[in-house]
Amino acid sequence: MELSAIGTGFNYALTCPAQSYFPLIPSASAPTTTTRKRILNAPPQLQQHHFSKNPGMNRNHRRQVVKGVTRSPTWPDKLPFLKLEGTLKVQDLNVILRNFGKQSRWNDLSQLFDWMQQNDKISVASFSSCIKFMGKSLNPMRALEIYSNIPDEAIKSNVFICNSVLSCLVRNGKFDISTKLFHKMKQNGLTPDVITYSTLLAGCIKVKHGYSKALDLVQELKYNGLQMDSVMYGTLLAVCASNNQCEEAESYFNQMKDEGHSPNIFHYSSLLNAYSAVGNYRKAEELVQDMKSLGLVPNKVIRTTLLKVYVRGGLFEKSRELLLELEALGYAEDEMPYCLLMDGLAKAGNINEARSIFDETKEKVLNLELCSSLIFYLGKTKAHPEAFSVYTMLKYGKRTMCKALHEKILHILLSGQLLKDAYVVVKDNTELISQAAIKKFANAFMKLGNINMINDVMKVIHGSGYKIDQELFQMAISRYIENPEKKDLLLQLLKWMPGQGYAVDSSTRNLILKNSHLFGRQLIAEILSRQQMMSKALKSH
DNA sequence: CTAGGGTTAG
Repeated sequence: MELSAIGTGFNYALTCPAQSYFPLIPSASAPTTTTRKRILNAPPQLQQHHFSKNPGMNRNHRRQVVKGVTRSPTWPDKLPFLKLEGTLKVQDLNVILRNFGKQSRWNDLSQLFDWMQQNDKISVASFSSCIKFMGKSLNPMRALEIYSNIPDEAIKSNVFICNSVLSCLVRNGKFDISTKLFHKMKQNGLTPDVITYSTLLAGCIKVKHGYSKALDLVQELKYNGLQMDSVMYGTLLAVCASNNQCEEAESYFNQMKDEGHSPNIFHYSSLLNAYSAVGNYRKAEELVQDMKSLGLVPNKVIRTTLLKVYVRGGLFEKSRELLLELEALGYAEDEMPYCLLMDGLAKAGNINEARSIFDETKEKVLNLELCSSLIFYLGKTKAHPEAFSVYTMLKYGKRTMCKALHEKILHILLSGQLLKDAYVVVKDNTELISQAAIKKFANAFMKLGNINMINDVMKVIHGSGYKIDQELFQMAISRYIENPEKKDLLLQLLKWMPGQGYAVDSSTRNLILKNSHLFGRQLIAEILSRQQMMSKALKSH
């Protein structure tokens, strides 16, 4: 997405009518630029009443019509009628617009908005609502387009509209674009308010160097004579927590209280989260106490975060106690707390304890999500056989497994060098496993797998459509040369190759010839010449 | 009428 596109829209929109993607009434002509300018330039109170040509239309009746249009499956049919009758005011249409948005009816919303634009039934609120919902429907491009097609500079600098555009960008991970647009908006006359800054601040949570960017915004806000509010503090705390600014989080928390804002559960949660990064359990406990004393009840997130603090701090006794508490409260229905604890234990080198957590967990909750997660954690904690046992448990439980799980377990088995199990997984799921994973498996198997199964592996991976490369053949053949008692297997492999279109390359052939006394010179020579003939025959075609 | 936030976890 290019910011320059936004710039061109400023001028473009002055000469071209706004585009409509779903023209509802082909005959309806787009409003002239001058009409639209007049309307959009009108002071807010005028905009509200501009269209009420039938001011006598009773409020209840309008409310009914709004309901009817919202509910009607063929609602666009009613629009021409509504226009002629002047039944609905702009604010009524805005209500419908918001209803569509609330119900995630993005197409309906888009159609209605286009119609409103074409029929001059539009206000600042229509724009800000519409843009907001474009952000929710993950369509920031469309929002930007709507914004850039606004013909009037004054409307374009309206703080509600600007805030909704910026929010839409931030929400969709376009922080950089939102920052650039913000500067442009200011140049074009926007006077930002607390909400503008708060919106941008939220973008700092998931962004690189978010903390320093957040500080810049806060500084600018203060320079403009604005004051931080409770929402902004909450966002700022979240920024601190996600940027490991523990002390700063603490100081903002106190500052916020000093300024008379009382923290809610989210403020506490963010600060606690900041503590968890450093495993400062004393402060964390103190904070939870403080929270309780204000009458706030620690919820699932608070308790789980506290668990994280204990785990990070290596306090496994306390962790286990808290886990029991979480269970008792019904806060442990997902695998997260177990995984947290297992993970911490494993990192601390306490694998046995981690395994016992796993065993307990297995007894309590057994769902796909959990198993998948457990497999992941067990793999990570080098408990590869346990990971595989969860996998087989799932498989024989006749559960529908997600495709990715097979490949996931394959990687785990490979890193645990459980090659025989890996072979079974590949064999049973060839079509679900990527070429890259097959290659990784094949290489590992040729290097260290059971020599008696090398040929079977070759056949299986070939059968899966994988093109076996020379490196792999060389690895296999080297294994056989190191183990001359397996000469039958070598001969079998060499005989199998030409039938599938494979032939050894010259370096491998030399390797075999050099060691041919181990396998029978005559036989080897015959097989190799057959391979060469095949290979030549293939090339000549 | 309309615009802003947030917590755990790969």
